Amino acid sequence: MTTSRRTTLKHIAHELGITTTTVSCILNDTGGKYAEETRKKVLDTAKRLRYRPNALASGIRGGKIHVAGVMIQNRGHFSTEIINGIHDKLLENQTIMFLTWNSAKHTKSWDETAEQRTIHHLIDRRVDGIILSTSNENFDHCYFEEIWERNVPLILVDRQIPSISADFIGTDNQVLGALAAKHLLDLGHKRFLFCSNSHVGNAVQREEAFAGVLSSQPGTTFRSIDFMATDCSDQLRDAFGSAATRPTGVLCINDWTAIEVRRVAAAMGLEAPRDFSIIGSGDQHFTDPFAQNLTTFDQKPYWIGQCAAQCYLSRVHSQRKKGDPQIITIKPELLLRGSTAPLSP
Amino acid sequence: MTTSRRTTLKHIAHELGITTTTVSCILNDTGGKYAEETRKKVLDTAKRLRYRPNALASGIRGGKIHVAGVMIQNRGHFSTEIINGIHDKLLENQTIMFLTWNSAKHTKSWDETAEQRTIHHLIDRRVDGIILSTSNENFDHCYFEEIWERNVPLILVDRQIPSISADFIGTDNQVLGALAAKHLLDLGHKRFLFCSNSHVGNAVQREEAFAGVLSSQPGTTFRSIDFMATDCSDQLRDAFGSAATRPTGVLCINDWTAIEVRRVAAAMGLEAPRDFSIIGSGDQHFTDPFAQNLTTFDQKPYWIGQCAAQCYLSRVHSQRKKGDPQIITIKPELLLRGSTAPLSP
DNA sequence: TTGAAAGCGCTAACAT
DNA sequence: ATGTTAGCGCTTTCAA
Repeated sequence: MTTSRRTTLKHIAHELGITTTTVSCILNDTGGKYAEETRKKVLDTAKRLRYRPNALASGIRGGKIHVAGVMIQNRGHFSTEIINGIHDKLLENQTIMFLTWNSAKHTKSWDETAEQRTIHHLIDRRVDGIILSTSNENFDHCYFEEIWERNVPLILVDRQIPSISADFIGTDNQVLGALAAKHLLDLGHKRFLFCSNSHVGNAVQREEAFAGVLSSQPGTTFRSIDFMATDCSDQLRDAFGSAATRPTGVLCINDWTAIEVRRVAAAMGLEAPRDFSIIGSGDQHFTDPFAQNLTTFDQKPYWIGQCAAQCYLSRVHSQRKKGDPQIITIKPELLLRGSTAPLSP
Repeated sequence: MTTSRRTTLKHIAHELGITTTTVSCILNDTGGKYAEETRKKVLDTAKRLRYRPNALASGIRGGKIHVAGVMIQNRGHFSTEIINGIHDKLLENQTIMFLTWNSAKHTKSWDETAEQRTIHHLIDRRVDGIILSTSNENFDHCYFEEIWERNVPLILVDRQIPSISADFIGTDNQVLGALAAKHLLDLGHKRFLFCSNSHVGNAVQREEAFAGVLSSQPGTTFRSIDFMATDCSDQLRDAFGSAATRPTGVLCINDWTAIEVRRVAAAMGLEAPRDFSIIGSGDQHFTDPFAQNLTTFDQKPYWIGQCAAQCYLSRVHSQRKKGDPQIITIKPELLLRGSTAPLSP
């Protein structure tokens, strides 16, 4: 079919009347001493024939293929930046990545098995390791076992899976919760609300840290609402209903939730920062009007990505034994954009 | 070294006292008739041993590996959406992608050879084809030749390379220029400006279309500024300097340029839409204040990505002959966000 | 209905 | 300083 077969070691060897071994060793600088003349001939011919090694063939022999499998949630600017960080660090180390999302953004054809099939794509192509940001902390463990049994290094990003002992790089939720609490307290707020959209680890930790700092302050009240609840809008309207008890210091698990809260509040005639102060997280660069002046946390996603890739590389190359997982947390930075203000008297 | 060798066809065959051929044929449903009993035993054993095929080994035999190489410019939300489109369409077809940017976002270690080295990464891993958004329309052709000679299908996205006869999917610049002109004319503007940041094909085509529509209207003036010019700020200040001749209808090649224009104008006390109307392009979701109410074009990047992947797939699978490049243009949509207004009297 | 054998491109151990 | 050989995991004739 193909008229022009791609040039292989054999072609070069044949052309020069030598062995593929010789050619291989010279091109890879392995195996020591070869005549300068031979070396030159080989290099010249390789260049002339535009030889390019076949990484599949070397990979098949059990070596590393210098490819990482990356599977990540599709969450806008935040995950894009994580990917950028991973990409740049990997490429510095001659490694490229299979990138897959664990959900299709616009296509609805994403059934429950799709995530698992994607993992299989990665395994079948024999990636050296996998960097993963899970969509669901509690889903079926069976394909983690698949990864685990194969001794494929697994690095988790942003979302930890409690039952899996793998390396993890994510946001320092203690710091995040504490910074938010401190900022709102400094502005004079007394009644606080924490809004999450699911009961994931990040939410639990942030709520604990947030509430923890608040509880040390006399005269404060705290309440939390989970947007996964079916009656969350009711809860929110209830919380905002009475001016006397209305929370004025609100921390949200992410920018989506913050926007949603502002939308519900707006429908009640309440707006930030006039009537309440609100903080999101993730710096998602939304075009939604309610996101424009939203004070939020920069979770340093690019840096998270870099750390994840660094961790990946050290796992893949040094083959640290599993069982000593490395946990790295990155301190977030509060970005003051204008949705918080001193408590109006 | 590794205690647990991954299970291969040989393991299954050995366990059952049959040949790898049989196992292979049964698992792949090739080669016709096998006893139902054998078939069942093979499938059961494969599942029990968690067999997964080695795509490297099949790939080495010259077949497709169902992997696309994707190299794309790092341009925020716009390219992220293109990638999403590509990803979803590819995955529907059991294909995954190597994703690489042709520039590092934050790292400065990006010399001129890096882009070429990245192409080599893709070629060495024997991708079935390449989807490429170039950083530079005029750069060295040598690695296109490398791709070309290998009969690797090449699909260009967003930026065309005039000298290469490859498939191309991008924005319909005629429509974009015309829509912008029409919108601004409807608002009563008479003096127009087009700002680009380099002399790429997209800029040339949009300027032509924009100016073309304007020229059919009596009493209009047109001027263009290239932000690649060293004295571009001077030119801009010059253009905005006199109230009598100041352009009030401005089209920019992208949102970056639009923001830059607004910044310079702001320094002169001019703001949109009060003193002039301005349109960007790309809907980049910037957090910059000057981007907040910026009227811009949605270039449908997700759809561009889907089309690119579709085109890729048809190339890779049907092996259409090269030499009949397919050019697909996607119509952009004007997003009215508030940086344009009727000409004030 | 199943098996034997060759080969994809490359590498590594072991000669010479 | 260079060559021989075997084998990675799989597929593909061709034979039994």
